[in-house]
Amino acid sequence: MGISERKEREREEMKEMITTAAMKMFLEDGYAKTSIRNIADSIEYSPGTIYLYYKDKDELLYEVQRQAYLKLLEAFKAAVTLQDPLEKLGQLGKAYVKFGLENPELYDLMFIIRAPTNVDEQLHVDNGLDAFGFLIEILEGCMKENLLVFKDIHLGALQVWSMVHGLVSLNIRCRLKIMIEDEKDTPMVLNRAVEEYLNSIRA
Amino acid sequence: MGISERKEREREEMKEMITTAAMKMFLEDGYAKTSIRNIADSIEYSPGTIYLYYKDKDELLYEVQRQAYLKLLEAFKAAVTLQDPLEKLGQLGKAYVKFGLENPELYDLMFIIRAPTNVDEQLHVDNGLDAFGFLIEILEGCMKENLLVFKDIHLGALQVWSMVHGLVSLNIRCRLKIMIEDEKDTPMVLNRAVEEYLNSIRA
DNA sequence: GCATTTACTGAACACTGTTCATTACATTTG
DNA sequence: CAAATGTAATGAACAGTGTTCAGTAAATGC
Repeated sequence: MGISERKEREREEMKEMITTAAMKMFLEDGYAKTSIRNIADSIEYSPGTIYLYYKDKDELLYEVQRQAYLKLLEAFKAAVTLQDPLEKLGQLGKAYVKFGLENPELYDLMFIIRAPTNVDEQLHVDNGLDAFGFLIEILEGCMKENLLVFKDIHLGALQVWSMVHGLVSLNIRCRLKIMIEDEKDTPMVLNRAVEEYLNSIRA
Repeated sequence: MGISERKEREREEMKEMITTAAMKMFLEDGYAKTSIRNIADSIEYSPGTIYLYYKDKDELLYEVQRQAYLKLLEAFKAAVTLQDPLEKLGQLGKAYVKFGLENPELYDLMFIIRAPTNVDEQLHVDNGLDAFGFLIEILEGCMKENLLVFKDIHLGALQVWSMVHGLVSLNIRCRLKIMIEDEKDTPMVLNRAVEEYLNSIRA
Protein backbone atom coordinates (compact mmCIF):
# COMPACT_ATOMS: atom_id res chain seq x y z
CA MET A 1 0.00 0.00 0.00
CA GLY A 2 2.18 2.86 -1.25
CA ILE A 3 -0.73 5.23 -1.48
CA SER A 4 -1.41 5.57 2.25
CA GLU A 5 2.29 6.17 2.81
CA ARG A 6 2.36 8.89 0.17
CA LYS A 7 -0.73 10.44 1.77
CA GLU A 8 0.94 10.38 5.15
CA ARG A 9 4.00 12.04 3.60
CA GLU A 10 1.85 14.66 1.91
CA ARG A 11 0.11 15.33 5.19
CA GLU A 12 3.44 15.91 6.91
CA GLU A 13 4.54 18.19 4.09
CA MET A 14 1.34 20.17 4.45
CA LYS A 15 1.79 20.46 8.21
CA GLU A 16 5.34 21.66 7.68
CA MET A 17 4.23 24.16 5.06
CA ILE A 18 1.76 25.60 7.55
CA THR A 19 4.19 25.79 10.49
CA THR A 20 6.91 27.26 8.29
CA ALA A 21 4.57 30.02 7.16
CA ALA A 22 3.30 30.48 10.72
CA MET A 23 6.82 30.73 12.15
CA LYS A 24 7.79 33.30 9.53
CA MET A 25 4.73 35.43 10.22
CA PHE A 26 4.90 35.06 14.01
CA LEU A 27 8.48 36.35 13.92
CA GLU A 28 7.69 39.19 11.54
CA ASP A 29 4.46 40.46 13.03
CA GLY A 30 4.14 38.69 16.38
CA TYR A 31 1.76 35.93 17.43
CA ALA A 32 -1.19 38.17 18.27
CA LYS A 33 -1.14 40.11 15.02
CA THR A 34 -0.85 37.00 12.85
CA SER A 35 -4.28 35.67 11.90
CA ILE A 36 -5.24 32.26 10.62
CA ARG A 37 -6.57 33.97 7.52
CA ASN A 38 -3.20 35.62 6.89
CA ILE A 39 -1.39 32.32 7.24
CA ALA A 40 -3.92 30.65 4.93
CA ASP A 41 -3.49 33.42 2.38
CA SER A 42 0.28 33.15 2.41
CA ILE A 43 0.18 29.45 1.56
CA GLU A 44 -2.73 29.96 -0.84
CA TYR A 45 -5.27 27.83 1.02
CA SER A 46 -8.56 28.65 2.65
CA PRO A 47 -8.72 29.33 6.41
CA GLY A 48 -10.66 26.15 7.10
CA THR A 49 -7.86 23.99 5.71
CA ILE A 50 -5.50 24.91 8.54
CA TYR A 51 -7.96 23.41 11.01
CA LEU A 52 -7.67 20.08 9.20
CA TYR A 53 -4.03 19.96 10.32
CA TYR A 54 -3.97 21.86 13.61
CA LYS A 55 -6.68 21.92 16.25
CA ASP A 56 -6.45 25.64 16.89
CA LYS A 57 -4.11 28.61 16.80
CA ASP A 58 -2.52 27.61 20.09
CA GLU A 59 -1.43 24.26 18.70
CA LEU A 60 0.29 26.11 15.89
CA LEU A 61 2.14 28.11 18.53
CA TYR A 62 3.15 24.94 20.39
CA GLU A 63 4.55 23.43 17.21
CA VAL A 64 6.56 26.58 16.52
CA GLN A 65 7.78 26.54 20.13
CA ARG A 66 8.89 22.93 19.76
CA GLN A 67 11.04 23.89 16.78
CA ALA A 68 12.38 26.90 18.67
CA TYR A 69 13.48 24.75 21.62
CA LEU A 70 15.39 22.58 19.18
CA LYS A 71 17.02 25.66 17.74
CA LEU A 72 18.02 26.78 21.23
CA LEU A 73 19.56 23.40 21.99
CA GLU A 74 21.52 23.56 18.75
CA ALA A 75 22.77 27.03 19.67
CA PHE A 76 23.86 25.63 23.04
CA LYS A 77 25.70 22.71 21.50
CA ALA A 78 27.44 24.94 18.98
CA ALA A 79 28.52 27.42 21.66
CA VAL A 80 29.82 25.03 24.32
CA THR A 81 33.18 23.84 23.01
CA LEU A 82 35.53 23.85 25.99
CA GLN A 83 36.20 21.01 28.41
CA ASP A 84 36.43 22.73 31.79
CA PRO A 85 33.01 22.58 33.49
CA LEU A 86 33.10 26.20 34.67
CA GLU A 87 34.11 27.42 31.23
CA LYS A 88 31.29 25.37 29.78
CA LEU A 89 28.84 27.08 32.09
CA GLY A 90 30.19 30.46 31.04
CA GLN A 91 29.80 29.59 27.37
CA LEU A 92 26.27 28.36 28.01
CA GLY A 93 25.23 31.51 29.83
CA LYS A 94 26.58 33.74 27.12
CA ALA A 95 24.97 31.60 24.43
CA TYR A 96 21.62 31.96 26.18
CA VAL A 97 21.85 35.74 26.33
CA LYS A 98 23.08 35.86 22.74
CA PHE A 99 20.14 33.75 21.61
CA GLY A 100 17.70 36.04 23.41
CA LEU A 101 19.29 39.17 21.96
CA GLU A 102 19.51 37.88 18.40
CA ASN A 103 16.06 36.27 18.32
CA PRO A 104 13.89 38.47 20.50
CA GLU A 105 10.67 37.58 18.72
CA LEU A 106 11.46 33.89 18.91
CA TYR A 107 12.37 34.17 22.58
CA ASP A 108 9.08 35.95 23.14
CA LEU A 109 7.19 33.06 21.55
CA MET A 110 9.08 30.51 23.63
CA PHE A 111 9.03 31.96 27.11
CA ILE A 112 7.03 35.14 27.45
CA ILE A 113 3.77 35.18 25.57
CA ARG A 114 0.85 33.08 26.65
CA ALA A 115 -1.53 31.14 24.44
CA PRO A 116 -4.82 32.93 25.03
CA THR A 117 -7.32 30.09 25.01
CA ASN A 118 -5.41 27.17 26.41
CA VAL A 119 -4.25 27.63 30.00
CA ASP A 120 -2.95 24.09 30.43
CA GLU A 121 0.69 24.76 29.54
CA GLN A 122 1.73 21.19 30.26
CA LEU A 123 3.39 20.90 26.87
CA HIS A 124 6.28 23.22 27.69
CA VAL A 125 7.61 20.78 30.24
CA ASP A 126 8.22 18.19 27.56
CA ASN A 127 9.13 20.65 24.82
CA GLY A 128 11.94 22.37 26.66
CA LEU A 129 13.28 19.25 28.32
CA ASP A 130 16.27 18.71 26.05
CA ALA A 131 17.60 22.26 26.21
CA PHE A 132 17.09 22.29 29.95
CA GLY A 133 18.75 18.91 30.34
CA PHE A 134 21.80 20.39 28.66
CA LEU A 135 22.03 23.03 31.41
CA ILE A 136 21.56 20.41 34.13
CA GLU A 137 24.36 18.25 32.71
CA ILE A 138 26.81 21.12 32.71
CA LEU A 139 25.80 22.11 36.21
CA GLU A 140 26.27 18.51 37.35
CA GLY A 141 29.74 18.58 35.83
CA CYS A 142 30.57 21.67 37.88
CA MET A 143 29.10 20.34 41.09
CA LYS A 144 30.86 16.98 40.91
CA GLU A 145 34.11 18.87 41.21
CA ASN A 146 32.69 21.20 43.87
CA LEU A 147 33.23 24.24 41.69
CA LEU A 148 30.00 26.02 42.66
CA VAL A 149 28.45 27.29 45.87
CA PHE A 150 25.21 25.40 45.22
CA LYS A 151 24.29 22.53 47.49
CA ASP A 152 21.18 21.44 45.61
CA ILE A 153 21.44 21.05 41.87
CA HIS A 154 17.82 21.95 41.22
CA LEU A 155 18.12 25.11 43.23
CA GLY A 156 21.27 25.94 41.30
CA ALA A 157 19.60 25.36 37.95
CA LEU A 158 16.68 27.49 39.08
CA GLN A 159 19.02 30.34 39.97
CA VAL A 160 21.10 30.20 36.80
CA TRP A 161 18.13 29.97 34.51
CA SER A 162 16.23 32.71 36.37
CA MET A 163 19.18 35.04 36.04
CA VAL A 164 19.67 34.65 32.31
CA HIS A 165 15.93 34.58 31.62
CA GLY A 166 15.49 37.69 33.75
CA LEU A 167 18.18 39.54 31.84
CA VAL A 168 16.79 38.58 28.44
CA SER A 169 13.10 39.05 29.17
CA LEU A 170 13.47 42.38 30.94
CA ASN A 171 15.44 43.57 27.93
CA ILE A 172 12.80 42.35 25.48
CA ARG A 173 10.08 44.14 27.43
CA CYS A 174 12.15 47.35 27.39
CA ARG A 175 12.49 47.43 31.17
CA LEU A 176 16.24 48.02 31.13
CA LYS A 177 16.23 51.57 29.81
CA ILE A 178 16.59 52.81 33.37
CA MET A 179 19.86 50.96 33.76
CA ILE A 180 21.33 50.99 30.28
CA GLU A 181 21.45 54.44 28.77
CA ASP A 182 22.83 53.62 25.34
CA GLU A 183 20.91 50.79 23.75
CA LYS A 184 23.85 49.56 21.69
CA ASP A 185 25.69 48.70 24.92
CA THR A 186 23.02 46.15 25.81
CA PRO A 187 24.85 42.99 24.63
CA MET A 188 28.03 44.07 26.41
CA VAL A 189 26.24 44.96 29.63
CA LEU A 190 24.22 41.73 29.69
CA ASN A 191 27.35 39.69 29.06
CA ARG A 192 29.15 41.44 31.87
CA ALA A 193 26.19 40.76 34.14
CA VAL A 194 26.36 37.04 33.30
CA GLU A 195 30.12 36.99 33.86
CA GLU A 196 29.87 38.73 37.21
CA TYR A 197 27.08 36.43 38.29
CA LEU A 198 29.01 33.31 37.38
CA ASN A 199 32.01 34.66 39.27
CA SER A 200 29.88 35.17 42.35
CA ILE A 201 28.60 31.59 42.41
CA ARG A 202 32.07 30.04 42.15
CA ALA A 203 33.02 28.08 45.24
CA MET B 1 -17.16 78.76 38.41
CA GLY B 2 -18.06 75.73 40.52
CA ILE B 3 -19.64 73.91 37.59
CA SER B 4 -16.49 73.30 35.60
CA GLU B 5 -14.81 72.03 38.75
CA ARG B 6 -17.68 69.65 39.43
CA LYS B 7 -17.47 68.45 35.82
CA GLU B 8 -13.76 67.86 36.16
CA ARG B 9 -14.42 65.93 39.36
CA GLU B 10 -17.14 63.88 37.67
CA ARG B 11 -14.78 63.16 34.82
CA GLU B 12 -12.15 61.87 37.21
CA GLU B 13 -14.74 59.75 38.99
CA MET B 14 -15.80 58.28 35.69
CA LYS B 15 -12.20 57.52 34.73
CA GLU B 16 -11.68 55.84 38.07
CA MET B 17 -14.88 53.84 37.68
CA ILE B 18 -13.62 52.56 34.34
CA THR B 19 -10.11 51.67 35.53
CA THR B 20 -11.46 50.02 38.66
CA ALA B 21 -13.72 47.81 36.58
CA ALA B 22 -10.94 47.19 34.08
CA MET B 23 -8.45 46.22 36.81
CA LYS B 24 -10.95 43.81 38.34
CA MET B 25 -11.68 42.15 35.01
CA PHE B 26 -8.04 42.10 33.85
CA LEU B 27 -7.12 40.26 37.05
CA GLU B 28 -10.03 37.85 36.83
CA ASP B 29 -9.94 36.97 33.14
CA GLY B 30 -6.67 38.41 31.87
CA TYR B 31 -6.06 41.40 29.61
CA ALA B 32 -6.62 39.60 26.32
CA LYS B 33 -9.93 38.04 27.31
CA THR B 34 -11.36 41.26 28.71
CA SER B 35 -13.20 43.21 26.03
CA ILE B 36 -14.18 46.85 26.00
CA ARG B 37 -17.79 45.70 25.69
CA ASN B 38 -17.46 43.58 28.85
CA ILE B 39 -16.02 46.51 30.78
CA ALA B 40 -18.76 48.80 29.45
CA ASP B 41 -21.41 46.26 30.44
CA SER B 42 -20.05 45.91 33.95
CA ILE B 43 -20.31 49.65 34.61
CA GLU B 44 -23.61 49.89 32.69
CA TYR B 45 -22.42 52.20 29.94
CA SER B 46 -22.14 51.76 26.20
CA PRO B 47 -18.81 50.73 24.63
CA GLY B 48 -18.34 54.09 22.95
CA THR B 49 -18.35 55.90 26.28
CA ILE B 50 -15.06 54.32 27.36
CA TYR B 51 -13.38 55.92 24.37
CA LEU B 52 -14.44 59.35 25.64
CA TYR B 53 -12.14 58.75 28.64
CA TYR B 54 -9.36 56.53 27.31
CA LYS B 55 -7.83 56.64 23.85
CA ASP B 56 -7.73 52.88 23.41
CA LYS B 57 -7.50 49.60 25.28
CA ASP B 58 -3.74 49.97 25.70
CA GLU B 59 -4.14 53.23 27.58
CA LEU B 60 -6.45 51.42 29.96
CA LEU B 61 -3.69 48.89 30.51
CA TYR B 62 -1.12 51.63 31.14
CA GLU B 63 -3.36 53.21 33.76
CA VAL B 64 -3.83 49.88 35.50
CA GLN B 65 -0.07 49.32 35.34
CA ARG B 66 0.54 52.72 36.92
CA GLN B 67 -1.63 51.74 39.86
CA ALA B 68 0.07 48.37 40.09
CA TYR B 69 3.52 49.96 40.30
CA LEU B 70 2.26 52.05 43.20
CA LYS B 71 0.97 48.91 44.87
CA LEU B 72 4.37 47.27 44.42
CA LEU B 73 6.13 50.26 45.96
CA GLU B 74 3.76 50.12 48.94
CA ALA B 75 4.48 46.42 49.37
CA PHE B 76 8.18 47.25 49.34
CA LYS B 77 7.84 49.98 51.95
CA ALA B 78 5.74 47.78 54.19
CA ALA B 79 8.19 44.89 53.96
CA VAL B 80 11.46 46.72 54.49
CA THR B 81 11.57 47.48 58.21
CA LEU B 82 15.12 46.74 59.35
CA GLN B 83 18.07 49.13 59.43
CA ASP B 84 20.98 47.04 58.23
CA PRO B 85 21.44 47.56 54.47
CA LEU B 86 21.98 43.88 53.73
CA GLU B 87 18.93 42.90 55.75
CA LYS B 88 16.98 45.55 53.89
CA LEU B 89 18.02 44.00 50.58
CA GLY B 90 16.95 40.59 51.83
CA GLN B 91 13.55 41.91 52.87
CA LEU B 92 13.16 43.62 49.51
CA GLY B 93 14.00 40.50 47.52
CA LYS B 94 11.57 38.40 49.49
CA ALA B 95 8.89 41.07 49.20
CA TYR B 96 9.34 41.07 45.42
CA VAL B 97 8.93 37.30 45.16
CA LYS B 98 5.99 37.39 47.56
CA PHE B 99 4.31 40.06 45.47
CA GLY B 100 4.79 38.01 42.31
CA LEU B 101 3.47 34.86 43.94
CA GLU B 102 0.46 36.49 45.56
CA ASN B 103 -0.51 38.63 42.56
CA PRO B 104 0.44 36.58 39.52
CA GLU B 105 -2.15 38.16 37.25
CA LEU B 106 -1.13 41.63 38.34
CA TYR B 107 2.55 40.81 37.85
CA ASP B 108 1.68 39.54 34.39
CA LEU B 109 0.03 42.85 33.55
CA MET B 110 3.00 44.83 34.86
CA PHE B 111 6.00 43.02 33.43
CA ILE B 112 5.12 40.20 31.09
CA ILE B 113 2.29 40.91 28.70
CA ARG B 114 2.66 43.33 25.84
CA ALA B 115 0.12 45.83 24.64
CA PRO B 116 -0.71 44.57 21.14
CA THR B 117 -1.13 47.77 19.16
CA ASN B 118 1.26 50.15 20.81
CA VAL B 119 4.92 49.16 20.60
CA ASP B 120 6.26 52.37 22.08
CA GLU B 121 6.62 51.17 25.68
CA GLN B 122 8.19 54.44 26.79
CA LEU B 123 5.67 54.78 29.59
CA HIS B 124 7.05 51.94 31.69
CA VAL B 125 10.24 53.85 32.27
CA ASP B 126 8.34 56.58 34.08
CA ASN B 127 5.73 54.31 35.62
CA GLY B 128 8.08 51.94 37.36
CA LEU B 129 10.58 54.60 38.38
CA ASP B 130 9.54 54.91 42.02
CA ALA B 131 9.58 51.20 42.80
CA PHE B 132 12.86 50.84 40.99
CA GLY B 133 14.32 53.84 42.80
CA PHE B 134 13.57 52.07 46.04
CA LEU B 135 15.76 49.14 44.97
CA ILE B 136 18.55 51.48 43.89
CA GLU B 137 18.52 53.30 47.23
CA ILE B 138 18.88 50.08 49.18
CA LEU B 139 21.64 48.89 46.89
CA GLU B 140 23.43 52.20 47.34
CA GLY B 141 23.17 51.75 51.08
CA CYS B 142 24.84 48.35 50.75
CA MET B 143 27.54 49.52 48.41
CA LYS B 144 28.51 52.55 50.49
CA GLU B 145 29.58 50.13 53.19
CA ASN B 146 31.18 47.77 50.66
CA LEU B 147 28.86 44.94 51.60
CA LEU B 148 28.37 43.63 48.06
CA VAL B 149 30.63 42.29 45.33
CA PHE B 150 29.27 44.74 42.78
CA LYS B 151 31.53 47.45 41.44
CA ASP B 152 28.93 49.23 39.34
CA ILE B 153 25.60 49.98 40.96
CA HIS B 154 23.65 49.79 37.72
CA LEU B 155 25.11 46.41 36.93
CA GLY B 156 24.23 45.28 40.44
CA ALA B 157 20.66 46.52 40.15
CA LEU B 158 20.39 44.79 36.80
CA GLN B 159 21.52 41.50 38.32
CA VAL B 160 19.31 41.66 41.38
CA TRP B 161 16.22 42.63 39.45
CA SER B 162 16.87 40.04 36.74
CA MET B 163 17.17 37.30 39.35
CA VAL B 164 13.92 38.05 41.15
CA HIS B 165 12.05 38.80 37.93
CA GLY B 166 13.39 35.59 36.42
CA LEU B 167 12.20 33.56 39.37
CA VAL B 168 8.75 35.10 39.39
CA SER B 169 8.12 35.16 35.65
CA LEU B 170 9.34 31.63 35.00
CA ASN B 171 7.02 30.50 37.76
CA ILE B 172 4.06 32.40 36.32
CA ARG B 173 4.67 30.86 32.91
CA CYS B 174 4.79 27.39 34.48
CA ARG B 175 8.39 26.80 33.45
CA LEU B 176 9.52 25.64 36.88
CA LYS B 177 7.70 22.31 36.92
CA ILE B 178 10.92 20.63 35.85
CA MET B 179 12.69 21.86 38.97
CA ILE B 180 9.93 21.99 41.54
CA GLU B 181 7.99 18.75 41.78
CA ASP B 182 5.42 19.74 44.37
CA GLU B 183 3.75 22.99 43.49
CA LYS B 184 3.04 23.94 47.08
CA ASP B 185 6.77 24.12 47.75
CA THR B 186 7.13 26.96 45.25
CA PRO B 187 7.17 29.89 47.71
CA MET B 188 9.69 28.09 49.93
CA VAL B 189 11.96 27.17 47.02
CA LEU B 190 11.86 30.66 45.50
CA ASN B 191 12.65 32.21 48.86
CA ARG B 192 15.58 29.88 49.34
CA ALA B 193 16.81 30.78 45.86
CA VAL B 194 16.70 34.48 46.74
CA GLU B 195 18.47 33.86 50.03
CA GLU B 196 21.21 31.80 48.43
CA TYR B 197 21.67 34.39 45.72
CA LEU B 198 21.98 37.25 48.17
CA ASN B 199 24.50 35.22 50.14
CA SER B 200 26.57 34.73 47.02
CA ILE B 201 26.78 38.45 46.22
CA ARG B 202 27.93 39.43 49.69
CA ALA B 203 31.44 40.85 49.68
C1' DG C 1 -17.86 2.97 -14.35
C1' DC C 2 -19.75 3.74 -9.98
C1' DA C 3 -19.63 4.26 -4.85
C1' DT C 4 -16.97 5.81 -1.27
C1' DT C 5 -13.62 8.20 1.04
C1' DT C 6 -10.81 12.20 1.44
C1' DA C 7 -9.34 17.19 0.97
C1' DC C 8 -10.74 21.48 0.59
C1' DT C 9 -13.68 25.46 0.36
C1' DG C 10 -15.84 29.67 1.82
C1' DA C 11 -19.92 31.32 3.89
C1' DA C 12 -21.59 31.85 8.49
C1' DC C 13 -21.36 32.59 13.69
C1' DA C 14 -20.11 35.00 17.51
C1' DC C 15 -16.92 37.66 18.86
C1' DT C 16 -13.17 41.78 18.90
C1' DG C 17 -11.43 47.15 18.97
C1' DT C 18 -12.83 51.36 17.26
C1' DT C 19 -15.49 55.22 15.01
C1' DC C 20 -19.17 58.42 14.39
C1' DA C 21 -23.81 60.31 13.20
C1' DT C 22 -27.48 60.81 16.17
C1' DT C 23 -29.81 61.66 20.43
C1' DA C 24 -30.66 63.36 25.18
C1' DC C 25 -29.44 66.25 28.51
C1' DA C 26 -27.10 70.26 30.98
C1' DT C 27 -25.63 74.83 30.65
C1' DT C 28 -25.48 79.43 28.92
C1' DT C 29 -27.55 83.20 26.63
C1' DG C 30 -31.27 86.48 25.19
C1' DC D 1 -38.73 81.44 31.27
C1' DA D 2 -37.52 79.89 26.36
C1' DA D 3 -34.35 79.32 22.82
C1' DA D 4 -29.63 78.35 21.50
C1' DT D 5 -25.47 76.24 22.49
C1' DG D 6 -22.36 72.79 24.28
C1' DT D 7 -21.51 68.30 26.08
C1' DA D 8 -22.02 63.43 27.31
C1' DA D 9 -23.69 59.14 25.90
C1' DT D 10 -25.45 56.03 22.68
C1' DG D 11 -25.53 52.04 19.64
C1' DA D 12 -25.29 50.86 14.94
C1' DA D 13 -21.70 50.08 11.65
C1' DC D 14 -16.92 48.72 9.94
C1' DA D 15 -13.30 45.80 9.42
C1' DG D 16 -11.20 42.50 11.56
C1' DT D 17 -10.66 37.91 14.60
C1' DG D 18 -10.87 32.35 15.71
C1' DT D 19 -13.58 28.63 14.55
C1' DT D 20 -17.22 25.55 12.48
C1' DC D 21 -19.53 23.04 8.99
C1' DA D 22 -22.60 22.04 4.97
C1' DG D 23 -21.38 21.56 0.45
C1' DT D 24 -18.20 20.41 -3.45
C1' DA D 25 -14.68 18.33 -6.13
C1' DA D 26 -11.19 15.18 -6.68
C1' DA D 27 -8.82 10.87 -5.58
C1' DT D 28 -9.35 6.11 -4.31
C1' DG D 29 -11.44 1.40 -3.87
C1' DC D 30 -14.23 -1.97 -5.84
